Amino acid sequence: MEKKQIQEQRMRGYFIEATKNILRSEGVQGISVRRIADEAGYSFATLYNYFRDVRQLIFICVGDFQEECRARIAQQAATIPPGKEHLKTVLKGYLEYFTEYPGIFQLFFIEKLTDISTSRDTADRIYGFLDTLCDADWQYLIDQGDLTPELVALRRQMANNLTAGLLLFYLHRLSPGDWPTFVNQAALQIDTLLIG
Amino acid sequence: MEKKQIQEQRMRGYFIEATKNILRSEGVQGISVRRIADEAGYSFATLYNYFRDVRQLIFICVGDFQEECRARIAQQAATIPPGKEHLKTVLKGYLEYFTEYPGIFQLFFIEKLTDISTSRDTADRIYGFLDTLCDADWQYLIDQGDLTPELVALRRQMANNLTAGLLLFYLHRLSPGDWPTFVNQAALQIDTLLIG
DNA sequence: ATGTATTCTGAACAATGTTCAATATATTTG
DNA sequence: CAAATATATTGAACATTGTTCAGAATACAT
Repeated sequence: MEKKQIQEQRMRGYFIEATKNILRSEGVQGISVRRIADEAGYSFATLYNYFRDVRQLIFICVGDFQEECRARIAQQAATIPPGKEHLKTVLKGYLEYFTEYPGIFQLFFIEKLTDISTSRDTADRIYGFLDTLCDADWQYLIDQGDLTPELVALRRQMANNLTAGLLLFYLHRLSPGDWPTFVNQAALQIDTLLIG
Repeated sequence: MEKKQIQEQRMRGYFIEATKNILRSEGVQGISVRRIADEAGYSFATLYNYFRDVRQLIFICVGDFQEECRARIAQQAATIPPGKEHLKTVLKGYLEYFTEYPGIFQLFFIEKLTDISTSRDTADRIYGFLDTLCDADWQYLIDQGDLTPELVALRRQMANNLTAGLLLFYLHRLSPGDWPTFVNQAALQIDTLLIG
């Protein structure tokens, strides 16, 4: 009976797509069960036949957005060999993605995680996401003998923290005030981290 | 008729104190108008005689917590002369304060700012807070000729971003998992930033 | 003490997420 | 093809949220 599975998956897809559209355009504050169902063309009660609750639905969107982000960055950095330049491209792509979709950044880092999932796994997956994107490059720097493992571990943490902070300040405080300045400052800070 | 003013201020104080207690112990998710009023010993409707809405109440708490944090750090760093060591103490005190009260960190950085205030001022005050605490030290480093103004501007931004990121990861992802490790890593990262 | 001003409060409203019994639709069976 | 059964969809209903407002309780003034 795989027909059932296909139909069910399609239904889930409608709700997921609706949710992602709202998140992309309006962020988390645009989300409500009735709104999602409206957008999907069903009653709000129908949603509960396909998802435990709205948190599960949002949780799925987090995964989808991560995949989207990962794919985009992979394409941007495809031609660059591993190492510092590749790493810079990844970080820049990461910053680009979330500044294009501030609502998704908010969903990832700002929203109370308990609203998405209480599991520790979820937090790890969200907060460890950037690190997984950079993993190969850091490893490469160790293998090349450019940097000691201890130094890489430190820089790695700093890169994660710095990036999160950059987005937090830019998207929430609008500091710096415009995109070119932001990119400029971000590049400077990342350079400082990688070279210094 | 200043008696009225005093009484009114006292009433406001009851609600503010109740709100602060909840924020300290349970964070933003513990907040509700009825809960605050209960804690203050009044009906929820009474709250609206003294505050425009709950956002104004929370906004006041933000200011109070900042003052509390500032005072504590000032005391910790009182005996240290301006410069890098003083700066480190301030940053450490800042990290300490928010790890002691994770709910306040959440209130400051995680909660949707629109839930507190829509004004740009508020965002500036929250996100610029750490920077004001460090202002004198950065200025000192320039005046001493230790670092160029441009270099200080860069490090300054990095310090803000790094600190926010550190707290974000520690409090949300529990990474690193324990307090001593966190302090250790934080110190290392700050040293790297200031020396390197 | 009586009348007026002020302060306090529960009822009520709209919006939220969620549940559930009933309705509508699909599927199977005779 | 019709009847019976299983499944899918739905709105009504509930609890909880922030907020408003008319009236009740209290304080103050005459």
